[in-house]
Amino acid sequence: MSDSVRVRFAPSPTGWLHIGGLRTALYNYLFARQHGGTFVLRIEDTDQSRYVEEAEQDIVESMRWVGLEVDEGPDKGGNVGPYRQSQRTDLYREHVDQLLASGHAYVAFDTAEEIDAMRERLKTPDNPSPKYDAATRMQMMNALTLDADEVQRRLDAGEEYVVRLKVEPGQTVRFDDLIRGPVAFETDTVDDQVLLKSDGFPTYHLANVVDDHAMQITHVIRGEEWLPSTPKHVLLYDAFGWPPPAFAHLPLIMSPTGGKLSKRNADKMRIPVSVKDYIAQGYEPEALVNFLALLGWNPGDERELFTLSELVEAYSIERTAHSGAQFDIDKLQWFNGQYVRELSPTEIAERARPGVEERVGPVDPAHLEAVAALMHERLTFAHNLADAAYFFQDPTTYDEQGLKKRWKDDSAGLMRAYADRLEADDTFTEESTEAVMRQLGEDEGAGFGRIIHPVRLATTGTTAGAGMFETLVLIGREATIRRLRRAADELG
RNA sequence: GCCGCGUUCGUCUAGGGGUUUAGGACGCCGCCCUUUCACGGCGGUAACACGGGUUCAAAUCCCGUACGCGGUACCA
Repeated sequence: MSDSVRVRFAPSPTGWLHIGGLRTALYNYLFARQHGGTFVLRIEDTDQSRYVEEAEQDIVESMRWVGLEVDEGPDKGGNVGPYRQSQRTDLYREHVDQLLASGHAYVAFDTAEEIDAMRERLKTPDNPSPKYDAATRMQMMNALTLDADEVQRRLDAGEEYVVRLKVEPGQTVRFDDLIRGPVAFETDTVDDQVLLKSDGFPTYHLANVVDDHAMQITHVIRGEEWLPSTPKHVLLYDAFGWPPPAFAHLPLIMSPTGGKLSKRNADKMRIPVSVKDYIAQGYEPEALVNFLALLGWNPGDERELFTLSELVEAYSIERTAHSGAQFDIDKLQWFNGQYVRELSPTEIAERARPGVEERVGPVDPAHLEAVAALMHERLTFAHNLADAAYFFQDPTTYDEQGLKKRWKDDSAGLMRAYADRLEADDTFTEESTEAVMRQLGEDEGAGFGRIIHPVRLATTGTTAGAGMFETLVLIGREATIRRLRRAADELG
């Protein structure tokens, strides 16, 4: 039991859950589920200055929206809680003391300004950002340079301090990344990372390691931006005498132009970055999950439509890509269309109603459903139904290109004639409306296209849409006749 | 600068020594279906970063270069 898989998604509540964060959560979830393991949510709220009140709830809601069910977490409980780091500060303090006692860490009194000054002073073209490390720490104010009495005196006086990891130079830290294979770092390139900040809160590195151990996490699956920090974490596990978990570093999601998918450049390309924006824009959660899963992973065969449970089945962390993937909104929308097509008319109507009613006022549910059924195949988003407002109200404008191409000198006359004949058609079915139109064409010696295209323009204002006669039936006899005559009058 | 990780069609990717005229998907283009537009079907366009090496044989292995990304905080 103790060796069963446990993974965690550990976001920082600093804003709306990012699309990249959701993908990290997804991969963790898939890994947990396919190993019959446990998926933990842990809130890493150790940065007081960046804390955003609503963020945690947004994380929970976003994950719920796509169906990533958490086994343990702040709103779920579990027996290794609490699941918010701000509620675990005593634990970190204890562990810091342990490291201090064992000589793996030391107290430092330097202020931010003093550290900046040191970096400024030691800066050379070859070394533009000197580290606080074995090479420089002996020039600073810390327990390694001050004598014990002085350190105690400062502590007693309540002077601010941080606790730093004492990184021994000249060593090589190695670990096997599940995705990338063996990775090695020289400790000479690792600085004496701050573990405990002067406000008493731990840094990410300390809290993360302590919690992953305390929560018995077996696999750390996270974004590639953490790869350079991993040697610090491995060093910490060593210092505590704990076996490190397995690590897997996921490739990053990048902007379509390369580079980071930041809020700013994503907005410019109309790519939502927050999960809440995907919800607001009417994306189907299944489509987002499917798209995200395939952005950096593939099953090895040519399938590409996967439900969440199919992904659990098919996923394998070894098949995860090694390089960053550019976000392709077109492909996401293609997925969305795929899933919208699987929706029932009732479901489409449900999703589209708010947008439709905002545009045309209250609509009859049965009518809306009939429209949904008819337009089904043509939708990328369920709410695209609102674009076909002509099912609910007379068109107010006519497509200009369409008029130019299809509206001829005889159109008005034909529209009036068709309207007149429809008056006499009591059944008004797909069959009858078509038969009437064909008869009209024969009698007037006009080609079918000469009539049907202007009719579409007159009744819908557009040149595109579902079958003409199905559309007419849904629009209704009275409205059809009214629209035909009005168009004839207005367009001449 | 330094450290790390990468590099196959425009994009997501398959392929990991001979099975490859390098496969699929999105996008784009064309045709079919349809007197509309989609959907669907069929077809087309388009890629192994570069240079060395290893080998009978390299997109595949090794080295270097270039380029990209990440990191280089008392942020995560």
